[in-house]
Amino acid sequence: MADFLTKKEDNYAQWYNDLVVKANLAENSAVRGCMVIKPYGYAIWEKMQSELDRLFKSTGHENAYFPLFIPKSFFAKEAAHVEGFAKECAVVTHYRLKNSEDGKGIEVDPDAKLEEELIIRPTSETIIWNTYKNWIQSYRDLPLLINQWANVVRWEMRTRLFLRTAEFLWQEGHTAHATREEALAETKTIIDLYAHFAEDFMGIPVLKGFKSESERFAGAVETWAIEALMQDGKALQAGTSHFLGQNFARAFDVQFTNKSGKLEHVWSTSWGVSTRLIGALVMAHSDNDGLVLPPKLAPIQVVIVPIYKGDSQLDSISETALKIKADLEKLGIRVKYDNRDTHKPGFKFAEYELKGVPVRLAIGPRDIENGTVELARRDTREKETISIDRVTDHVNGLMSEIQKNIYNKSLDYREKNTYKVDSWNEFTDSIENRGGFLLAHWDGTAETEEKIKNETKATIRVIPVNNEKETGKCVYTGKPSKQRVVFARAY
RNA sequence: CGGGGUAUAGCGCAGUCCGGUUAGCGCACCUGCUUUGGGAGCAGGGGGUCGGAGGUUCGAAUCCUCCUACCCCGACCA
Repeated sequence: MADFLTKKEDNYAQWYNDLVVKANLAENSAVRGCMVIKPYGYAIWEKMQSELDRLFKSTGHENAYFPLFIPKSFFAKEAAHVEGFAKECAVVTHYRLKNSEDGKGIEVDPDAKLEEELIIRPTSETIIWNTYKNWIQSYRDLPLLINQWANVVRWEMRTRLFLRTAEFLWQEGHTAHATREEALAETKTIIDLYAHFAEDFMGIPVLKGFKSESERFAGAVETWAIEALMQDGKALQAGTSHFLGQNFARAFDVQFTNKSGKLEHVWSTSWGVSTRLIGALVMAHSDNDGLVLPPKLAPIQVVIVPIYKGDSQLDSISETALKIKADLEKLGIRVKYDNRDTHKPGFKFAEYELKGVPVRLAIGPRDIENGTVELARRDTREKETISIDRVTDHVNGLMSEIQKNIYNKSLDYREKNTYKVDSWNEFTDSIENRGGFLLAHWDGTAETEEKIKNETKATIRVIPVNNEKETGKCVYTGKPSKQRVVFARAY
């Protein structure tokens, strides 16, 4: 496990400075709680985006884009929704600046006050449902399956790089359906899609289940979530899919004529994942030498580093390296040949390890002579020398092997850090001393959940579905319980 | 918004208590030579309105007042 995640003195800022800056991931801007995502970090996000986008499209969704600004009045229409977001909204009140009277600097022009304030979207349900009202008339217009890639702003009291920034990038899906069943099925389709993405692309095993009422999305009837366990024993909500019932349809009066000619409110869902996933990727797999990226999301999957003295050596090494690069690229593998003469090989080795590049090939005069290359894996830190004619096949096989190994390592960690606890002593001891997921019985009441949260900072991450039903006694109150739920401290 | 802390070069810091030459150090950066199979060595060099605004003083990074930003702990949260 990476020291930077656990050492007290190595707080998040330290982690950010030592790893993220060097790894070229991000840099804080002066804007409160916002982040600049540097090119390498953004390249990881772009890989996530393109894979998710492909998955959305394969399940019948289309992309669209809605405005950043939401009139304040839209917000007031759904009571639970405004309750959930009112405290964290950025509000636009004016549209113009002017030079100050005293000639020093610039000020907001009081004459340019907006009649109605605009809210910078913290999520787009309201403006989208206001738009859907005009798009949906008949059952023939349904289902409406739309996704948007956008930025949103939530004025959080406390921010944390990648995991909770004031502005973040995400995708938000908003769908409309003719029936309750269809909307429920959509919610499930998406949470399954997210779980598949987390596990098969990010290499992070996730628990899938419902949120308890108090953890539910503002305005949702039911919230599905996937929860991942980070290397420091804390849980991270990695994605959510909400069944909204007819709440937004009623609030925005979105009705359609069904086959028998009757007016009905539509059923809806919304779902999203954000740049938080970059944080999840970093915190789930990194070690003391930096990032460890799963091949499927690594912007660079293979880096080739030449080791040489003088131009003539470089020329012959380059010839071999470029041949290998071309062969690998034919297989769809993303390869970088780093022939910069401004840095020494050792420097490059360390740099690409920090960046989490899954496979490194080093080629020197010795290799040219022997017809070999040195191959190093980022995930296991193993090095081996193999003959040049085997490189393409071997590396190709390694892509899936490393992908699998990273997932297995993560899964193994989660299993070792998931505990069944049956007494309050065990519960508090476990949460205090080792973290992880706690499977415990709960009496199903919000009061108990609240008390447990206040005493231990642990919350119910998910109420698992389709798991073995086992009756028992609430770990806190001793009242009867139908099944275990998952508790953890969370980010 | 409450409690605690910090602000000095791109990054990390010393100097502040006890005011006094030209504000230092490490990394990074630039130049030259030697190097190149695990973050190179030596020599030389550049870079600072000491977070901002007032004040005290012959003199302020240092003392006083106000402001701002950031970090940590809480409440909030993808």
